[in-house]
Amino acid sequence: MMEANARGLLVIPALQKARKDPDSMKAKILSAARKIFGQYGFHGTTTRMIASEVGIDISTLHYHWGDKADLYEAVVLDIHDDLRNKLIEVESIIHGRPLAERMKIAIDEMTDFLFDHPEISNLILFRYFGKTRHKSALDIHVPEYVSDIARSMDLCTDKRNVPVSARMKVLAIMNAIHNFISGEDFFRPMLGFERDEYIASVKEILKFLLVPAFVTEKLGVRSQKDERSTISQPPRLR
Amino acid sequence: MMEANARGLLVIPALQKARKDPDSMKAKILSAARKIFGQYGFHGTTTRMIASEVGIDISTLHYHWGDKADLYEAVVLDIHDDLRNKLIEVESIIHGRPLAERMKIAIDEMTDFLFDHPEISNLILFRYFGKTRHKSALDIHVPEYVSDIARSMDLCTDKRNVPVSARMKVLAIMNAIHNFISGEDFFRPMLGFERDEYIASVKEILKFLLVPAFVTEKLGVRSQKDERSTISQPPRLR
DNA sequence: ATTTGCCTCCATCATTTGATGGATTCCTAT
DNA sequence: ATAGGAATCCATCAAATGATGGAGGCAAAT
Repeated sequence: MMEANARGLLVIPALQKARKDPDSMKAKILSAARKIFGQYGFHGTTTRMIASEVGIDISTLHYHWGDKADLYEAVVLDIHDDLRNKLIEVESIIHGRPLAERMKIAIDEMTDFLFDHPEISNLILFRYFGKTRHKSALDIHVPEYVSDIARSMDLCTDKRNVPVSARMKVLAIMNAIHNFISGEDFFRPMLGFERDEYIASVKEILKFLLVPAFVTEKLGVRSQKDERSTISQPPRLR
Repeated sequence: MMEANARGLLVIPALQKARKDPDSMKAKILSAARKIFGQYGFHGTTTRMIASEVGIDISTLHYHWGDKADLYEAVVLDIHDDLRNKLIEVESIIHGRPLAERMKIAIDEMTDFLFDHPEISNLILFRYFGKTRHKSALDIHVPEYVSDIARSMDLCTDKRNVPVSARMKVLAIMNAIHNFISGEDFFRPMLGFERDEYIASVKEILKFLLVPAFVTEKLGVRSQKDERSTISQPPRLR
């Protein structure tokens, strides 16, 4: 069910077809699967839920996507593709601008994008924080695009060797965004916000929280007590 | 299965007993349930997995805790109790100190505590980001202790009326910590860290990221473009 | 020794769930 | 018109899963 293309990236043939024709049954099922898996996670989702969301029989689902785990892997691959494309787009927008501006634009762009596709945040967090009972052959190369972001944020002098501290910073930033997207159903009622107010507040809080750390670091404005602002070199880098 | 005590807090009789005698079968089951539910989530966990972890029959589990959803609610209540107690302890430690110091101590304390009890972070994130297919009568009062933290961090002038922006900041901070705890299995191999190195790095990154925002805000060091550092008043507060 | 109450396990159920075979329908090329 | 293939659904299965009844065991009280 899974192959590797010329660039060594994982490829699922059925996924290619679904992306080529968004009206195809494959694409409809994939879209429904993204939604339901994103809401309930792998074990919380039944193939019947997905089939019923599309309005088809489960056997049709299996016909197009194989078994449940295959479909789930296709979904994960699919959302990572979307995310990677968006990151590339954002990178091209912010390229060359000063750091604070770069961060603010990136936060606005990524927040809007993810609020439009909340299942991306949901599924990524599910993968980070939960275990599944089946072993997945899937190994999305998170480290790689985390390093890419670190480079584009100018967090590292040596472009080929992104320090661990920089990658951790990127993880923290990405997670902070995902949290507010994924947690909307929980946080928004708790805060008494309407949706658009919530989105605006998320952007503001993220900027409030994330920008100062990097900007003051760059300016060297930190207080004397904070001299250890970067982490000592990691024992090994892979 | 659930009652309310004199202070209006939810109470499960069986949970009281389990806490009173940590060697009891009730306590053993609760502990195993925390672990397994924390790893696999509600739907990813089977009662047989928990029973087998304890080394007992599933009927014994049901005898002590009722059905699966009851046990899950007891677990959620239990970890929230632990978390609340720790927060109270931390509050008493940092009381009266300057802001930056308060934050650093709180981050160190909470990080150590949660790395010792990762299922707390796991379960809290599961509740924030995932849906279950059963309706829960459980309504842990997250807003309340979020407001408590905001007060103890001195994020609000009016102690009775914690602004929404302050509560969002607290959410962002708490989530940032939980993320690195829950995501250890995913992030640590990716970064090539040993466990103790990872923990140390998490603390450093959290301080790097979180402290400057609040300290520079307090000092009024922010650049002119950032005058809107607080969010407009919420439409309604509950 | 017997009773009593608590605890545990074995055997068993009913339902849910992932999965498939095979019949049927629909479309297209000939 | 029809042969062939693709797509869909119905019926059904086997395994997993949540749940329970009842027998047995054990310790303390009588």
